[in-house]
Amino acid sequence: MEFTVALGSPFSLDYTLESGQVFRWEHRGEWWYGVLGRGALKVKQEGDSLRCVSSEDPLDGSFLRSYFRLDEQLEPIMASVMKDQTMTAAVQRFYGLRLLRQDFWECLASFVLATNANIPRIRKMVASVCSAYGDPFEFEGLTYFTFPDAERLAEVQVSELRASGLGYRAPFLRRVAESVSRGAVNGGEVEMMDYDRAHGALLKVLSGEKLLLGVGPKVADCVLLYSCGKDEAFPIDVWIARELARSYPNLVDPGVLKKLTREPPGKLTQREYSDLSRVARGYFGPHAGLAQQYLYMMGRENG
DNA sequence: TAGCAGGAAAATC
DNA sequence: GATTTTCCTGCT
Repeated sequence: MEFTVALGSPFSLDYTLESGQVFRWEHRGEWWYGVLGRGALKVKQEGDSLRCVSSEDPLDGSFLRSYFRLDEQLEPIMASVMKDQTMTAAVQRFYGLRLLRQDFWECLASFVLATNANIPRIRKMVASVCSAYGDPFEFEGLTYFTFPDAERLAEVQVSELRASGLGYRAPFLRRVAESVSRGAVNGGEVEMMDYDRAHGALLKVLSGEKLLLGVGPKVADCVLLYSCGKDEAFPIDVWIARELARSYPNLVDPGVLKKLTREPPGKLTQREYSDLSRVARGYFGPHAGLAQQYLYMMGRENG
């Protein structure tokens, strides 16, 4: 089915899909190809509208407006995080970059795989899991795979997952799948909580209950920001840590600053992470997560 | 709490 | 072709 989506507010499809928040979109020729739910679609930005072609499924304009959060006005949000020259420049450089509203389970599973890996690697692992355990379907003559649901992955042998290139992440992914399929973790419930409770609950449910799994504060923040509507969540990865140390030394505790700027850079303890993340939330405000996304892009571009 | 292993692939030299 | 780095977490 073909349709167009009008853009009433700034939006850059390229920046949004290249900003490391999602791992399944592919840029081929003029189009971006993606799998959402049980269908596939291709999207192309033409000025202030999106041209879309999707498989039959309920992949329509209303679905995409929700996924790309197009009903939210970006200007006032961008203005709210432009507290200084650095962020003003970043917002102007990557104008139109938006946060997505992703599926909770897919987002959680993807970021569990993201530890100690670069983006091409993460994309490869996610694609590998989908082709091994997702359901295949055709779109424009090519085969695509759905993201396998938690119930499916919960019954897979860890050794089998390991064999598909996940390495030490395999047992983590399986435990997360078990927790989600058993209902111990529920995206809808997490969404209802305020940020602090949601973050705590995610960490507690996922690690405290001996369910182990590779979900620490950083992965939890990614999931809250990208799939639970917690716009103040401020994930701090190595890039963000570097950018904070470089452009926002006054926000960073002197000891932590020293640790981040030495060679090789030290890693944040859990306490240092939560302190720094809280300071960043306080500084950038209720949309700190968007500021984080622009900072990330700046960091990647500056090398 | 500081240090380190973990698995494999991409970047870099 | 070898070495370092990689959107990190959990264990000691």
